[in-house]
Amino acid sequence: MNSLQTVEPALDAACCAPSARPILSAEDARQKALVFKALADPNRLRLLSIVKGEASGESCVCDLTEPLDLGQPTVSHHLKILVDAGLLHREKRGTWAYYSLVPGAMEQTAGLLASL
Amino acid sequence: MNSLQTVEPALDAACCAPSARPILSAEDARQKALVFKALADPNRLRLLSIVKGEASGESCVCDLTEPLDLGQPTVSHHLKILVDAGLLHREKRGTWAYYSLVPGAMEQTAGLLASL
DNA sequence: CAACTATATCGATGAATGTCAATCTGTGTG
DNA sequence: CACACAGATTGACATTCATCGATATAGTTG
Repeated sequence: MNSLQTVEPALDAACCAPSARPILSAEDARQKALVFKALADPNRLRLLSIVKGEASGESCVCDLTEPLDLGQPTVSHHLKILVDAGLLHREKRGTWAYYSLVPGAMEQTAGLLASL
Repeated sequence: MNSLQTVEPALDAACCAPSARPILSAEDARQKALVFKALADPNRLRLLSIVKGEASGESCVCDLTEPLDLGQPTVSHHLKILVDAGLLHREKRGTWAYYSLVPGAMEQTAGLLASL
């Protein structure tokens, strides 16, 4: 479920006024909205902040549960959404799961705004 | 309700691991999430796309209702959310309301991602 | 293998959200 | 002033979502 892949353009009709340029297709809009949906929650933004601020570049779930004051299942749920959106990478080593930023993902997301 | 103003940092506790750097405060996270919430809907992304693509730099509601295949109240509702998020500017001239991108708002939003 | 621990998944629940139909407000026009 | 029109607001409804408790899964250790 890689939401950050590049989506190719498509066409759409224009309206009454003299404007008649191709706008964001419904499908492209849906794809891009998925990434912003993942960012549209305060606790997920804080998760990204913690992972980003980690010197080692990665955090295990045990490090993420306490500072957010959320239950472990809830944190796990948020992490899954961030992974599905292509923003975080998950690597399991032994009993622990380590999360790290996907390189370039934030920059690519910022680029989505410019390409609207 | 200006969600794109600069929010000043705040502190928060650390967890068990050696990491102990200040992370995004709950309040800052809430503020920033508001902007991404506004972007987290396909139809709102398309609205931004249309306004951005307009040669005149602005669009009236009548130009926005048809291409989205949504009712007029729904479009009005989405536009209000974008205005409240600080992304769109609304100007009423006569019977019509014209919407335009707030200069620099998209760039500032992109900057939010870098400053997590 | 049994006990323990870290994490993920499931099911339920209350809150937030997108949409529409109906209505209200304000502006221009006969 | 009466009517028409653009747009906003309201209320209702269905859907999505964030959260939690309970449970399942998988790796570790005795």
